[in-house]
Amino acid sequence: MRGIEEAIVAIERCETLEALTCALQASIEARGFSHFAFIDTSVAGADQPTLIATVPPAWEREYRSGGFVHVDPMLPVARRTNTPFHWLSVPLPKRLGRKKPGAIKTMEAARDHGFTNGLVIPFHYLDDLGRSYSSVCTFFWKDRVTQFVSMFKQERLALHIILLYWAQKAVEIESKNRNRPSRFLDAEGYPLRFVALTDRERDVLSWAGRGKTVPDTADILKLSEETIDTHMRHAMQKLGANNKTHAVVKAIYLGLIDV
Amino acid sequence: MRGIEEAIVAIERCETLEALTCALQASIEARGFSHFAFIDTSVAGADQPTLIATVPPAWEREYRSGGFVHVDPMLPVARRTNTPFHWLSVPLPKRLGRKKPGAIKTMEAARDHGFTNGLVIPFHYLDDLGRSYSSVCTFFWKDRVTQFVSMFKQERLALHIILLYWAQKAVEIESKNRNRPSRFLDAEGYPLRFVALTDRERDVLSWAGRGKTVPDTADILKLSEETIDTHMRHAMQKLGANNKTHAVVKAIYLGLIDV
DNA sequence: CCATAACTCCCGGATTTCCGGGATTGCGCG
DNA sequence: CGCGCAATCCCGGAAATCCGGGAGTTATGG
Repeated sequence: MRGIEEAIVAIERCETLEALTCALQASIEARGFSHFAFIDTSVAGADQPTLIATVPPAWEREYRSGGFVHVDPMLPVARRTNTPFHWLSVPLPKRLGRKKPGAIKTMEAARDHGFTNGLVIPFHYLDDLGRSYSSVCTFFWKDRVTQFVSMFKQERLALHIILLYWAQKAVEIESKNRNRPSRFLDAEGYPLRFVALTDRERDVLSWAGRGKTVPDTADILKLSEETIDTHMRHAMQKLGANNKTHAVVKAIYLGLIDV
Repeated sequence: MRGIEEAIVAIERCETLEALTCALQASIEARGFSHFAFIDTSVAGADQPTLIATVPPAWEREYRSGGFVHVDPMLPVARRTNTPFHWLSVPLPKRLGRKKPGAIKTMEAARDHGFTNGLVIPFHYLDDLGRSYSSVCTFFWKDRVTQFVSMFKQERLALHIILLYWAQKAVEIESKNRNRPSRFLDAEGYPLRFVALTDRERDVLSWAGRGKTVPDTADILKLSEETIDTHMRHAMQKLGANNKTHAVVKAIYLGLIDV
């Protein structure tokens, strides 16, 4: 756990992404890692992810051009956890048929570049507009796996806390340059924060989330179909949703309904 | 930075929220704090905020019944920051008219209970659905302010990281209690455990969750509408879903897609 | 007591989904 | 080398949705 304070002070002094990259590289080399790769995974469908890395350019190029950001099995895990984990702890999907899932291709490609395991540190952050960021930083080490695991136990906390401050700084610098989208927008295009749905609107959305159609819900709630339709339209409007599915998804993510 | 490992190991051993509360209390007492208060601030309008605290019951009761969660000046700050801060660093609103702002009332009430300053640790984390939570944990210390500030500098990193693991564990315990996956049934009526979707099926579901129609998705993925339709139908079948909305919701709850 | 908002119900037409059938290609394992 | 499956594409009709209008009733708080 040595050198954390110094590393963080160094990070907070950085003004550019390049300086930041160097600072982190120095920190991780002191801990026996060879490379790192930072990916912003906030927008799951985005084609051009923010990727800051010191991995070999060939690997970075293949990762980008192969569209691995859409199938990398580590990213969904990182989007649902808050603490570090390593590659070997993530079960790969079963091979259904004869075709290789993208997740498996990704891991095989990584192995081809010499990376058999990685320490993944997820990071979640809100900016001053309430926009949600999720990022992941993977640390690579080319040595033996057993050695890796012992290193993981010793250093994951130190790396975790250093990375928290590093990622925050990276996002600050990045957001100064770029206007990034928010995951959920209202009808006017502003980030959705607090939406007040009425009791009935939540009822109707919940039943929709359980797979019920408007006629179904009308029957369940003993109301006319038109009423259900009206509630749904109001809810969609408030949530800035394009359709029923969108409205239900937004309501779930905003914690407005439970299904 | 002493004792972090031990604290985190203790936290990760906890099985209940009560045990978790005790573990955190022990950790902070070792650092000179007397109480803590954890508040989930994700849904600003919620009347019943999640509040886990070891503060005196009288203070907790007054905080709840007084509706302080709606006016507590620390909460908006916590929703926009990612690093620890303390009460004295937050400027209070000026008194405009005759009426005391709720923010001032909150702080006066805290003082009446003996709390003149607090170390506030904001943190943002995701649950197993990928939903974003903003929470705040305030640590109290009854000693002199000068001593408090020096403690703040020494211990904020340690407390920050301990809390992250604490929150992760809290989320895990919560979702285990809800026992979500078994609530979804497959087409034959058996509990859905694991559904294997293909890469394309997941793509199509994800875009549906982002509010895209079949024509939209066809355009995005450069495929024909019929193909999108076919993938969607296969996905609905595998998930035992009644319609698109149902399929997307199930896929989200099963952790199969990211929106 | 009046304004506001929630809740309820109605019409009609355009669009989208749902679902029953298909079909072809390409892949990789046994 | 065939089997099974992912992935692509096609048709047509019934059902549900989306969205533009409305309009009446009930509660509630200032």
